[in-house]
Amino acid sequence: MKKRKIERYAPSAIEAMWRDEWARTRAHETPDVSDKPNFYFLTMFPYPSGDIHVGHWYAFAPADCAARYLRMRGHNVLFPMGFDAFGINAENAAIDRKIHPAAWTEKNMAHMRDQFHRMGAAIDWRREVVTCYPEYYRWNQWMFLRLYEKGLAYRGEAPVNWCPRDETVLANEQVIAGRCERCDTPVVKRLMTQWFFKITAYADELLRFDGLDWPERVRVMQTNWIGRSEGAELAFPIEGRPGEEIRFFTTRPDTIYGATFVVLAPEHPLVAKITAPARRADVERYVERARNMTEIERTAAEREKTGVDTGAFARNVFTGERVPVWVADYVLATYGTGAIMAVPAHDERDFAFAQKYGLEIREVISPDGKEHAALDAAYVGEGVMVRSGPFAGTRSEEGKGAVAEEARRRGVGAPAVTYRLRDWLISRQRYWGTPIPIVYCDACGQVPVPYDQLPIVLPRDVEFTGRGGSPLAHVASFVNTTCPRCGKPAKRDTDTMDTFVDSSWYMYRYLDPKIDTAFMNKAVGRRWLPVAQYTGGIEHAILHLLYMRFVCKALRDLGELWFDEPALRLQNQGTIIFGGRKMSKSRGNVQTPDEYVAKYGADTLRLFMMFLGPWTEGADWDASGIEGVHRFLNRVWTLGLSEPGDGPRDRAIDHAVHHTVEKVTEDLAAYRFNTAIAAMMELSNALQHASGPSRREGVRALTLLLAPFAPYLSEELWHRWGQAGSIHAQAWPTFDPALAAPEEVTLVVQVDGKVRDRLTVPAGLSKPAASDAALASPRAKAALDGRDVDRVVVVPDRLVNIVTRRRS
RNA sequence: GCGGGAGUGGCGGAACGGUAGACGCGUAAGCUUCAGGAGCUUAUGUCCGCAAGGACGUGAGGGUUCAAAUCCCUCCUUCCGCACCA
Repeated sequence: MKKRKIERYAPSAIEAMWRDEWARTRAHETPDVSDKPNFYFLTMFPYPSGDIHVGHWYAFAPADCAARYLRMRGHNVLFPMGFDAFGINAENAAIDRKIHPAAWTEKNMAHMRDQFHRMGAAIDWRREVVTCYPEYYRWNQWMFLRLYEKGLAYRGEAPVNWCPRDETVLANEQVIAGRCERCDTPVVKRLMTQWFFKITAYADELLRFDGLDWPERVRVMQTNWIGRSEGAELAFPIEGRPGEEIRFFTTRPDTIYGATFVVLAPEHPLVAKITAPARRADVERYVERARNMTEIERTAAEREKTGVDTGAFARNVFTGERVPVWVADYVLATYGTGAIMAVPAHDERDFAFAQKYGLEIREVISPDGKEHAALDAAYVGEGVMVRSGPFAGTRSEEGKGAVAEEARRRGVGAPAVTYRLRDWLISRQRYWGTPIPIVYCDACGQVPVPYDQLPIVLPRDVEFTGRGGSPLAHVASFVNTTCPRCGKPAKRDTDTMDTFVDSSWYMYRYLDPKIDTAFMNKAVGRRWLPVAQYTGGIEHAILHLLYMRFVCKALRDLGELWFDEPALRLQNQGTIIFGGRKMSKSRGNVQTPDEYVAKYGADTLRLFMMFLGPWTEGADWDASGIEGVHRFLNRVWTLGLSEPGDGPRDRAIDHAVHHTVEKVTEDLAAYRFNTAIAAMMELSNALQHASGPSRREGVRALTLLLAPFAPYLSEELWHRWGQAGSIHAQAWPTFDPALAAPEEVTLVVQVDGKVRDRLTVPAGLSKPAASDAALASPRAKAALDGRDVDRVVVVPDRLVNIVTRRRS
């Protein structure tokens, strides 16, 4: 092969040049109508924290590669990007550094857009969505009002999660192990009046994932989060208080004859009403103490149970007995009705509580059908009902329904279903979010702001002190308004919406972010929706992905959408760990990609992010291997610019090329970027030792395969070869199955499962021929010495295993 | 505690029940270069052996099978989710 001085691979110059060229030719703009089928490829948009860090690259570079691949496969791919731009970090920056959240956010977005450009991401920026702009959040307000009209947005008092550090309430989903999702501060419960979205109305539908290609893991997590339980809701009357009753939910109505006491959560409204005067001081002290505990303290699993007797009694309507009513914080105010019937014989928690306080433990479910005097531990399994009046002798499985029906007949209960899922608390006592479009009027009460007065714009001049309450409450010009109904002075709601509201519908806004007559351009939406592929971090398995599904279904029922699920296919990438923790600005362990981009080029870093391992697994960040992929790109560069030389067609090389096309195609379709890159590396190694037409075609195919991974390098080579147009507009290479199959294979010869020889034989050798070849192997013969052949197992094109027995 | 992943060379990781360790990092030797860097070639699981070759080897132990990293059982470690949900 002729040696010729080849220009060095200089990524920075190449990448800058093509970046400009692609901008000039609007290469990344996607039309809504084309002769190709539309494909909406969505990836979760970032919070504008200031930098596209290595963790972001891990999410976006492979997603961009997948979107580019689908383009080459003949799809008209929409790959938009935007910013989830409201949120508490901007506000904290304002408090700490006296920068207005809007200015801080704008500065960060400008930098991050530039970083996206340098990455080479094929984003259609005409469609950018920024959630903190009034043009966007007015549609949050519109959606709120539509949900309000339907009864799906309501204001109510409930024990809510309060983060003392962020000084705001949090949704259940934002409390991780009793701590604030954002700042890790232990959360406390507070009774507050707040706005909720009625996600529980969709609990059953959210449990169905029909037609969705979503990871099992996410479906399981959402299913568990929703937590559907079947049982009965029953009520015991309160002694001496006609008309008052304690309602509770149970999954074990069959154990009702063992309900020897009742327990209320400390927050239960009946506690104050029914407590006997003599017990009042103790009960109040207990309730007060529970109120001041963090959720972590209250729910510590190993903690000894505590409680106090209210001195009041309820009547077990099945046994007819009076049973004491206790207050204990092991009963959760937020689940079921906030009260339980305690069946100590058949519930571990009730058992521990009854033992500690000397309450009666009465067996009513017997595993063997016999009555036992005392129990060492709660028996929670199924069995036969005993000491259960007319139900004695009934199997517990049947007893559940029978007792519930009997309760219905007597008017003291009914079969019921309860969910762990709570309604979505959307009020936040923060500034940097969407104002809630409600006005409070002394005369008219709670009044929705009319649609034609939207958006309610966030006032710019606000004092950021970081101290108590909603910042908007201190802005007189914002708070004071007139009632839309009666025109008298009134006050605005001063809370803002949870930012997960913003991200629950942004995929619709991308289609036409400028439209000002609707939240979405439906004509465009009909061409793209629902999303064909969604990618993003597994950390959003519950939060964002559940809200997004709920909002889709709610908008559907409002007549605004025509499909049941927002995204048909979901692919989660794993997490990039650095210093033992997820990489994020707020954790202060961010690694910047910029130095690697400067030193090796964006193509190298893109490839490296994808080469770290399986995308779904995440990785510990360690850049020490980046040289390897850089060397590979250097080799491709050299291959691309060197003369292939003369020579005959090389069947082995042709096979390698077609096999690699097949392998990379399969891997990309399944998001196996790491093995696709390994296959391309193998091909480049093989091509270096080839010449002639096989090499020429191989280099061309390799460069096309590489195009979605390394868009700059491949475009430059394409251009230098004098090819017309962009490589990214070319069709994905195809393979000939006949050539992709090998001509010769290595046949492993085993004797009793141990490898004794390797034979190179033509592919497709028949079983008898393979068997004969193996038996003729001198090494196999040597291993067979002194033994008889029992049988021969042949796996065509793979191996021959000669099974022996001792010569008799 | 419950549910779900995952344990493979010095490292990241490959392996339809059929050649364990592809590809890459690192390391070593050699070539090339004025030099720095880079590039190229070869070797590189462990042990025994001068070699040919052999034995062992996928967290531990058992099982199924002609054949197990892969399937089954028990256990250990680790990651993730849920965590007093009645």
